[in-house]
Amino acid sequence: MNIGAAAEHSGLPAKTIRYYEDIGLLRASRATNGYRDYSTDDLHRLKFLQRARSLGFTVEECRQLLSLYADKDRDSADVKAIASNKLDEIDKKIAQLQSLRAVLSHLVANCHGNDRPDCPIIDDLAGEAH
Amino acid sequence: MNIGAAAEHSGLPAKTIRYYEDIGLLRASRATNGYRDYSTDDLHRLKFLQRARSLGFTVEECRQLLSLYADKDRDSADVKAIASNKLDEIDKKIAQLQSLRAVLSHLVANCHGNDRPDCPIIDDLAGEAH
DNA sequence: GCTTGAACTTCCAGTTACTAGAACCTTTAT
DNA sequence: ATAAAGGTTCTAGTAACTGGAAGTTCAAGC
Repeated sequence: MNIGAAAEHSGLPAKTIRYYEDIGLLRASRATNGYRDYSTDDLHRLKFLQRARSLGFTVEECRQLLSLYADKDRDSADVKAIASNKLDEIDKKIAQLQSLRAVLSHLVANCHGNDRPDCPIIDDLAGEAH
Repeated sequence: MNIGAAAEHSGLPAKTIRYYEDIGLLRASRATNGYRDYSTDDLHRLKFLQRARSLGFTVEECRQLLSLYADKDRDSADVKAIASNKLDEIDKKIAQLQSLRAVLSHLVANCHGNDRPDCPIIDDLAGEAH
């Protein structure tokens, strides 16, 4: 299967698939014409990558997950550790964004948003506490 | 004032200040020895940048905000527009992360995390719906 | 006056995960 | 035969820094 079809089936752009090959995430065999040729197993790996990435795992984490995926004797604890870590990171990120949101929404709510120059948002950025 | 002191007062690393100069966010005058020399106004701008960045504004947004900061005849509506936009982005990001979090925490909760190989996290990534 | 170390200078490379585009080759359809 | 579609490689650009190298300049101590 050519890269275009593999892209379609996996939901990853062809460019991205080539990139993943570049960084050694997976290698496809080549047909006689030099085109990449994807097997059913390759397709599974591509879909696996697509799902893992969309869940927020980094490419390096995907590399680990792929190798755990390939290892039929893995400990589920190893997988869980990676996922739990990611969960913690997501929680931290959410908390951070929520605190940003609170500050920013307070500022926005207090700005008249008219054609006059006085603006509590600018004042706050300038360090002029009200 | 030298860049080291400016860094200390603004809370921005010296490297970052030089970078901001590189991309034209602000320019400092030079002393006779070639060292950058920061005025009180420069310091205000640096602190302004530090606050705006920590609120999640991109460098390009900071550029706009800085120019509105400098413009005493600005319309507060222009500032509010940028901030409201950012608020929307933050909201979208939070929603996205929360939905990720839901999926991931479900997977983590269902994985035994022991020394056995069966793992619902891997199964899900592999597309094997339970 | 000399030396040492900190702080300054510039410039280049690396980070993350792609994405755009150029130049070229192969396949498929008309 | 030719044109469009899809494949190939390679380079460079994105965001916002950060690290490090190689080379001044300054301040302090002897």
